[in-house]
Amino acid sequence: MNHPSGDPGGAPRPAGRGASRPASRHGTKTAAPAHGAPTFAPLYRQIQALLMRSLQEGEWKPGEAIPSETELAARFRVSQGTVRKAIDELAAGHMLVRRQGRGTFVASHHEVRTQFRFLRIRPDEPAGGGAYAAMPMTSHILDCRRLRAPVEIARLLQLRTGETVIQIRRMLEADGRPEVLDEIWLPGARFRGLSAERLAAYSGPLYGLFEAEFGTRMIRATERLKAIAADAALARELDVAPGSPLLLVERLTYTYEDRPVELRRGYSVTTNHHYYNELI
Amino acid sequence: MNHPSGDPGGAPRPAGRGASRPASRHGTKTAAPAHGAPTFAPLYRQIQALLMRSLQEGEWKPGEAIPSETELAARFRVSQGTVRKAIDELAAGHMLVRRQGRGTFVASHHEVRTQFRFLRIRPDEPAGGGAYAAMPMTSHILDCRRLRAPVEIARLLQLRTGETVIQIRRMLEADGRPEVLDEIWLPGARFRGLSAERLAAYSGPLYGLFEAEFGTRMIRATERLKAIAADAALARELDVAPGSPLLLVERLTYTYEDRPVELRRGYSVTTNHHYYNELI
DNA sequence: TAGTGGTCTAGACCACCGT
DNA sequence: CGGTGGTCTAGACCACTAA
Repeated sequence: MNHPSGDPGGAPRPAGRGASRPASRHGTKTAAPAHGAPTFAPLYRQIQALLMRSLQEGEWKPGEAIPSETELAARFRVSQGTVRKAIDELAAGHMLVRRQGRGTFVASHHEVRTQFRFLRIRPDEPAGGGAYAAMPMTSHILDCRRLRAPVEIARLLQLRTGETVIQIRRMLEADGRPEVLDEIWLPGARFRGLSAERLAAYSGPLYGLFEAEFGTRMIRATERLKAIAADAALARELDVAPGSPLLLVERLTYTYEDRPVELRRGYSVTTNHHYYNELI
Repeated sequence: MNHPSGDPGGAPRPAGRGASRPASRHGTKTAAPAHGAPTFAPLYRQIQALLMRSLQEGEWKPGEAIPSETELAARFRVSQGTVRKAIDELAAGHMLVRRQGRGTFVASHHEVRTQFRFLRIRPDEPAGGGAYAAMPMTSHILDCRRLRAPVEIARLLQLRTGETVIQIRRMLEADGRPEVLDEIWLPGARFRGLSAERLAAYSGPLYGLFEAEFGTRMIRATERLKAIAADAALARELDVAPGSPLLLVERLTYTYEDRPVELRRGYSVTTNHHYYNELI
């Protein structure tokens, strides 16, 4: 079937005109996969995939506006409602940001609204009796080294053992007290040229730097939390007694295509702050 | 304005007929609140609110089907698309569950799909090399007492100090090893008749019991995590050395109307498991 | 086969934003 | 004021489920 069923006796749409056009109306039956039932791919998901591809390829950069819904509808030769549904889901996944009256924009880690999307550490009592919010902390880079990936790191980042990785260590402080020791691992190839100087020169969220300077946008992350005892080194750096309980937050961060591109281990003294989570 | 703008010269809809009918088409300007800009309440949100009220009042019980979209559209005198959008958001918030070809159902903590919605504890390695999943643990009730609410408990549950609360303590074990000690606080008035015997007799998720026997459905929860050192009592019960690091998960669970109705403190030995979270 | 949710379209109007 | 996203409608057809 090649035309919309609801199409009121209209003239057939001209084909081609250089616009990429999804396979058919009303979705497409993809070939039945080896396991499981055949899947149905609705039109709006195909549009979604096309938009995702444009985002990945950098057709629109973080912070920029994408074309209006009307324009996109014309480009893909679908109704505005279909484009709308595609954008809706991308906006729900924080890939895009809608702003009424202005347009739809590529999400960016520079913007305040999404700045601390991945930060779950909160002070136990909100400062100044105000609303609970992300904790204001200052960051100090301890070191930034290039080395061969240990087995465990390579496995998690889906690299070959021995490939070069970058290790960053930094301390997050609040009120001059050390709160979190972060140990960050990055694939060397993707972050060529990253150095301690460059990190020190940059103020703002790390993910903003990655996005602006290395074209790598962090999309989602998974975290595993454990309580551990501080060993001698950690105890010294965090200024606690050896054996003190620490909250270990291990985060794997993913870019497009579900590629893991950052491993982060945060060691946290949770006497004055906590990890906050909402279950919905 | 009283009629849909797109209404093609149609006859005016009969008014009344016993159906509750939202204020107007195309949303309603609510009176400007004291602080902030005037709010706009679209029709579908009004429908949403009406559906929520029916859920709260128990017009449809957990597990039951609600009327079809067509029926609801007729009842509220709006288009199916508007009902659809209302349901969409409720389904996203796990209030309802859509099942294609069957209908839309009131979510229940008895169903497998939502059974472990609030359980974030996972084994470090999935059992049998399978996919990662919630950890299978067996529960033992240690005690269930009725007492006057301590200040802190009362504050969190929004009760008056000294009001009667129920305290449940239970141990979760995996492979016969103690893993999590749970201390659960409930408002006595809402859970009248809850006893250790009744808890022991019931197998299945606690929230299923609360929903079926006390008409209290848990909707959402917030959690605060800290790493703490095991005191003598905890160490004994969890079979670890005093001072061992434990993961403390403090959960506040809410029913309808954003009323907190459960406080839960879980003390966890995270040597073989962890707390899992997805950041999106 | 009937009924339910899911997709798609076309068109109108509204709220919001910048100029 | 024009343009953008946001809401609402009406109607057609598709996919899925159960009888």
